[in-house]
Amino acid sequence: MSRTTLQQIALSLDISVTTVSKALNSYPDVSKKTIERVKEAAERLNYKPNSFAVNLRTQQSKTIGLIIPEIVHQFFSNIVKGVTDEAEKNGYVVIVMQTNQKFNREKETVEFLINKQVDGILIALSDETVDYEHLLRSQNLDTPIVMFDKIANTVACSKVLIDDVKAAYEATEHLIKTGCKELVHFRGPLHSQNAIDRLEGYKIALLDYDLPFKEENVYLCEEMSFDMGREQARKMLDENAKVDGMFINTDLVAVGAMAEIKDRGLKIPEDISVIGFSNWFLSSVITPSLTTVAQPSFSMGKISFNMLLSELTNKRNNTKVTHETIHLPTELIVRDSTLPL
Amino acid sequence: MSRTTLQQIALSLDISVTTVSKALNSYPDVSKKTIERVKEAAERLNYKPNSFAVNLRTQQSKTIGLIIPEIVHQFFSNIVKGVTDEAEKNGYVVIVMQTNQKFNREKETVEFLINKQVDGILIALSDETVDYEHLLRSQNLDTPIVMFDKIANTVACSKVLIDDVKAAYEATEHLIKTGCKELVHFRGPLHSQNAIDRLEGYKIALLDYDLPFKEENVYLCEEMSFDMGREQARKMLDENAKVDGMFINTDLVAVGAMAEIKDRGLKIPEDISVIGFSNWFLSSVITPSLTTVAQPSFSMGKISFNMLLSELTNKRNNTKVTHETIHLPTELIVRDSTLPL
DNA sequence: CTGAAAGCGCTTACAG
DNA sequence: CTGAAAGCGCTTACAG
Repeated sequence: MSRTTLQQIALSLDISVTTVSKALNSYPDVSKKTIERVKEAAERLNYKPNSFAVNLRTQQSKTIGLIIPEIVHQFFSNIVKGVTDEAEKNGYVVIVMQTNQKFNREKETVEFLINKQVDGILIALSDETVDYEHLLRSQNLDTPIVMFDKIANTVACSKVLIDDVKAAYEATEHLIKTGCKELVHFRGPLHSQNAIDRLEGYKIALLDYDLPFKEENVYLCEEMSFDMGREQARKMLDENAKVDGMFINTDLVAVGAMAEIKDRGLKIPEDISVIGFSNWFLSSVITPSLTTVAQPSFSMGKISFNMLLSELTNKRNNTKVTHETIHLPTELIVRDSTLPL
Repeated sequence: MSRTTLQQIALSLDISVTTVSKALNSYPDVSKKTIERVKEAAERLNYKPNSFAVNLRTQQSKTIGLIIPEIVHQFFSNIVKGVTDEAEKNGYVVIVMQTNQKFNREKETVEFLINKQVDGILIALSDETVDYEHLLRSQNLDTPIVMFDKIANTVACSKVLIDDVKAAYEATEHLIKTGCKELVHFRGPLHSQNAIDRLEGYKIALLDYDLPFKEENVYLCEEMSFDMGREQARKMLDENAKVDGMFINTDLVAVGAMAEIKDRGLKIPEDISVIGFSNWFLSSVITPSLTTVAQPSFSMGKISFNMLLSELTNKRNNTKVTHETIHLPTELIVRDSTLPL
């Protein structure tokens, strides 16, 4: 069974391919009657446009690329879901690619998508990325970029993110208000803007509440893993016996830290309060359940797609393309790993 | 900046487009020297083939569709990772689509991918699917299908799965060997082949160990969720006070059931032993940690892609296409939710 | 309102 | 070894 072509419809109705094409696309200069006949025939013959030919002719693919660090991660898989849902509604296809947090893979991936002639790219940067040449190249080649979650401040493009400083501030403030005095922060990778901003929020909160900021109370987690959380908690517990509150970048790391704390026979939250970040499903079912910061993922995906779409539309209509930055709201979810207010 | 075309390379070297094309594809009837010159020029001009044109000409897209019930699920996101990793190595692009376990969406999705002219489709069926018309249609239109994990026995195609009967048997057997007498099974949806086979394994194990199979000890979970697990556990605890062992289809459901059991003041595993299925990360960090069945996901994705790829290759070479069914090994991971042997 | 013709960028059967 | 030509299936500027 081979596909029906415009040619075949034209033949069957004894009119030209041109007219068939115009009729199917409802051009105004085709008679109502012809449009009707053509559409009926197309239906009957189960005609589906050959997208390769359409792409080649129109020079657009109705395909976008989505680049994320890692799909096996609830936050990002939710992003994927938001993006693909929205894309589908608008007749777009999404190619999902992962960098595994490697800068080199990120460069290759962008290159690959450009070669595949996607109409635009949605990207959350890898934590290693400090050079943005590949993104500028994409923009120069007329493939617009929208960044979400893991962004670079210096690249001129639309961005969708949360207010990490504010979210971290609120988490730290909650620890302080529930009585914690010696606050530790487990920070994320050095180049991650999220990590930088969350550390900043932690600092500002300490300052506002007249608590000293101590460099040695900030622990670096190069990767967001259970093991890393456990390891740094081990180090922390060996070094500082006074810690009574922890604000930890990412729930997964927090869960690792909690395991170590519990293994040492310390009580959460009585001895040490813990707040995570992301509100993974995980955090609601571990013992004790984890107080954390919920961040929108599904809607971040949807909104990111729509920003890219409007940019593509404007480009096609030669309307001026402007860049926007949207901050989505976060929420502190209070559970059992922190003391009552 | 617009893209370099074959035309431009030809012009710059004063040879024909034909020769350029052949040279780039290393046809044997082009001189070494020409090949060299052409490749050098292509490199210099940063030539990238226009994939739309190539697709249109060669009638293949080097794109496959991947259909899964739900991406926000560790098992499936791992599958996606396995598939995309392997696809990329082979120059293929993957379009990921979700059915959200809806049969109608599954039909639409298959239709969509056929229209997009993917070379083949990888699919895990929705739990609602009982009619396979859409899959046969895809095969008739020359778009091969490979099924994984959630399959239909009656469709003739290659399949990649685990031996659910055996895996369930081993889990149930472990409960029996650790001393459980009154065994309950939480089964999955009625039409899910996985669920059917796991129930079967549970039954056979009971039989082999001379324990009675009781219809009322099988609880139906229409969906695999935390809430469903809690709800059915509630029902079970109200109805049957003697239960001392549970084999639960899917970790997530098991975690919900455990929450209910703990809320009732019962001890796991002292009062009731629990075994889940899937080995989510989650199971290793809850309290008590959950004994479960590990099933390969990443490698299932890789293998599924490779089976589809070889089918596509055979098709192109007019080699006979044969269907295979591959069973991947599972492993019982013993943790703290079951008694020692 | 309809249609002949050009062309998007490639590949390949064929001729020389 | 090289190249002229046809053609994949569509869209669109142009003529009538």
